[in-house]
Amino acid sequence: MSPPNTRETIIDAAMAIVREQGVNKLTLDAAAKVAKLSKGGVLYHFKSKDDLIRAMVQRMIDSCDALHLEYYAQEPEGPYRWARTVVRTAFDPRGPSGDPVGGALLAAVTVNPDLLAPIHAKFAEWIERVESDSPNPALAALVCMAMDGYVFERMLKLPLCNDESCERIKQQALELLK
Amino acid sequence: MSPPNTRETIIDAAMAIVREQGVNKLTLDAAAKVAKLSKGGVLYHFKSKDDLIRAMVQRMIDSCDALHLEYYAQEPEGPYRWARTVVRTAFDPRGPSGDPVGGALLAAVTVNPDLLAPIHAKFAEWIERVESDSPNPALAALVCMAMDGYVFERMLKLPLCNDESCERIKQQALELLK
DNA sequence: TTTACTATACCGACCGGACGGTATATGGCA
DNA sequence: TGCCATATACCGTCCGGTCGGTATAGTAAA
Repeated sequence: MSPPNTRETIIDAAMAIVREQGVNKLTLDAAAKVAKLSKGGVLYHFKSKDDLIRAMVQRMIDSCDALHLEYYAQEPEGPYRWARTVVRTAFDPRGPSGDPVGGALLAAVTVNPDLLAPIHAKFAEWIERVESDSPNPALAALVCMAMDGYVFERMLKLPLCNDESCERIKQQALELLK
Repeated sequence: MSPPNTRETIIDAAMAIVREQGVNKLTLDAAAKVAKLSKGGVLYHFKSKDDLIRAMVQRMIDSCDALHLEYYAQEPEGPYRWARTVVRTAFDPRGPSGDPVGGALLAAVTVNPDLLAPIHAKFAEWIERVESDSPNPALAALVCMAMDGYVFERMLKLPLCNDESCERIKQQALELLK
């Protein structure tokens, strides 16, 4: 786990700050301190705060894409294969709801909504993909919407279900997609 | 629609700013300008920015509660009555996904996550209520989660379905709750 | 004259970003 | 091998602007 390049370390730090202290605590200084270097050092790797957040968003997208591929491969063929993949990705701790990622959305929307543009594009792509193999697109869309709700609730630390209850919801979602 | 008291006008202004310009543009000055008074005027009515956001959150809660009551009365008796109420509320333009409300969440979470406390409490209440009349709590929870996803996607201006597609999703949700 | 409300002026803190400088590593070249 | 040149990575400091909040003076109605 030795960080070969500092860039990733800084992104990690920024994510951690958003997650543990809230978006408003994400400053270049704070990120620098957590990543154990100076603000100047951070600005060497990212030419602006927007740039840093762009990188956070990109990492989130890449992470989701990777999980999608991984789960899609495991998922049996048939209708709703992509929708089921989305469900499994959403509940994966490495995914958008998990610790590492997730805060990127919050950071982007608060600092500069334009930074969401890559997400918008990806989202459209994912939606299209899900609908492409869903006999009932409305049902698939509803389930995917619920996955967004899950991410959302984690972001806001809303009192969502305990682990066991979440597992039941996940199973329920998969049940609907058979 | 004559504003009887200035407080409501200021809250309206704050909501509008979050919605139209983004959270980071919500400053006391900006809110004052939109509400057509001075910053001093705003601080007369709200002793701090946190106080203003608390009021925004409270309005959102009240609005949702009111809609819940309204739709619950209209909804036929039987299982999943509360879950169906949540669905109708979520899609109501006066509700959390609509123009007036919604941005309150964003404002709270970015400025000071503690301001979400009232939401947490309300949320727990709503969840409990939904589960109380749902034969399959996991299904009801899933659908409610999707409603949160809907709100979330609107907040982030994600490329969600067009009106007609959303209507189908709404009908799909109600279909599952029969 | 008190109350309710508004406007102006200002302070202090914070933050993003710019900049000059520094240490190390690498590489050509004589 | 010794010497200079350059690139990479990073530090510390400073500046300009913004924003929340305070203090205070003013005004209009009751």
